Amino acid sequence: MLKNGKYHNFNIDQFYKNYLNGPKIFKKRDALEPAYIPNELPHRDTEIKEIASKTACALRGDTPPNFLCYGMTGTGKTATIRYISQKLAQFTKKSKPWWIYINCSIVSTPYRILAHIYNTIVGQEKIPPTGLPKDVIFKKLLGLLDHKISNSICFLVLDEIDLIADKRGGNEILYDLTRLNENLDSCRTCLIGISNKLKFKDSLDPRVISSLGKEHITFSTYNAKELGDILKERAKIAFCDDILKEGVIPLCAALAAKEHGDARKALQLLRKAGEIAERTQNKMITREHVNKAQHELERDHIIDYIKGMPLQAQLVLTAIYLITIFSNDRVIVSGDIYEVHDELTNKMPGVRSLTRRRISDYINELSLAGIITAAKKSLGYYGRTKVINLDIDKKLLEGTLSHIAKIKTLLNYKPVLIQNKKVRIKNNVFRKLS
DNA sequence: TATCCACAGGAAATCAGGGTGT
DNA sequence: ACACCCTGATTTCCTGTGGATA
Repeated sequence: MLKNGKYHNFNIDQFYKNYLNGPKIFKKRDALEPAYIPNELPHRDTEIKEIASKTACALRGDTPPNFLCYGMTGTGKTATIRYISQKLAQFTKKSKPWWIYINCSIVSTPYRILAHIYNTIVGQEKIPPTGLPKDVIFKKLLGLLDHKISNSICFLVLDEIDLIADKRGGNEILYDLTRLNENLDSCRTCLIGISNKLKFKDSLDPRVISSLGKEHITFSTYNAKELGDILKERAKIAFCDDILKEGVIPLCAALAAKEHGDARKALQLLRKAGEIAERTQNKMITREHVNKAQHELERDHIIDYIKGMPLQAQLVLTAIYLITIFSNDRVIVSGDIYEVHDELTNKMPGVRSLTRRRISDYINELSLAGIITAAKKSLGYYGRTKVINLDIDKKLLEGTLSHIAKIKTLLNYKPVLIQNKKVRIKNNVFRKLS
């Protein structure tokens, strides 16, 4: 920007100076991150005890049973397992057990799970991300386990295990993993599955259930008081002294308790509130900051989600957006979305149009993400469809979409579907619906 | 009351892209 | 170059269905 004949850039020196001289909020910000493992896990005693008793035999060189951990998000499943693994290592005299964590939302296919385990043990990317037959890798893995982890135990922790269970070949890989020990000589393995869906067992092969699902631990949700205790502990580590105003922690706890007692959410709120206070140069964190944090977290989550969607999904959402703004709140049905999406793809070289079936899946995904609501509705003689409503702020959506280069140019496009004044059969239906 | 619309949504097949070892 | 591997996205094929209409 040009001002008084001079360029005025952002003054980074001044900014850093102000930051350093400003009030200090955080002592150790990491303590509020999900990855942080505290020395104590408040209110997880029963769960810790159960897992400890299942895994204790590893100290004597025996093989612990495979088991599952259930519980909503933010109930401390992963943290507890990591906590146990640390404690177990402390008490192991000789060869310490191996712990291999696999997050199935990232390592999401059978092949990659095997490759991930192998690569983690050797400590380098020996197995390429694709290309080899699975059984070849399986044999290599068996050899490696016996060779490298002889006379010790390898815990395989499958986080979000439900995500692979219903995939192609998902049950096979789980079955193979549960029976690793039968093919090993000197190494022992123990499989631990973590899931936040209780009914995920339904999609498991009975053979897998018999060896993995017989034993399970259910993590109860935290209530507001328990969340408060967790937050207090972490706040002591994370923040400087006396910067929390009265009522900040109870508010965070109460807000998170509403969301099925999600501790992760509670910690996020507290961290974000701290960041807002810091950003606005406040000396203390107030309840006001927490409320703002709540708002910002929601926004951030939606924005990130939309930006992270595949282009086709973004186009489906754009179609919904365009119909919404150009049509005076006309009822939106799935057929419309399909047609407008088709129009949009025709305007974009290199992007193919999709079938109704595929669009239907995208609509479901958007609905699941809470961006739209989709209600099944029968129109009698005029068929059955889904009535779709945008569930987030139009301005927010517009802002987010306009940051996506390929979509930006489409935001002023008025769909033919709407321009078309021709009376279609559907128009009767719309009268009926509205 | 049988019909028929406009889809829903499951299962399996297909395609393209990024790989492998020989 | 060739045959074959794994994956994710999508298509193809399909059966199912609530309720206004004829």
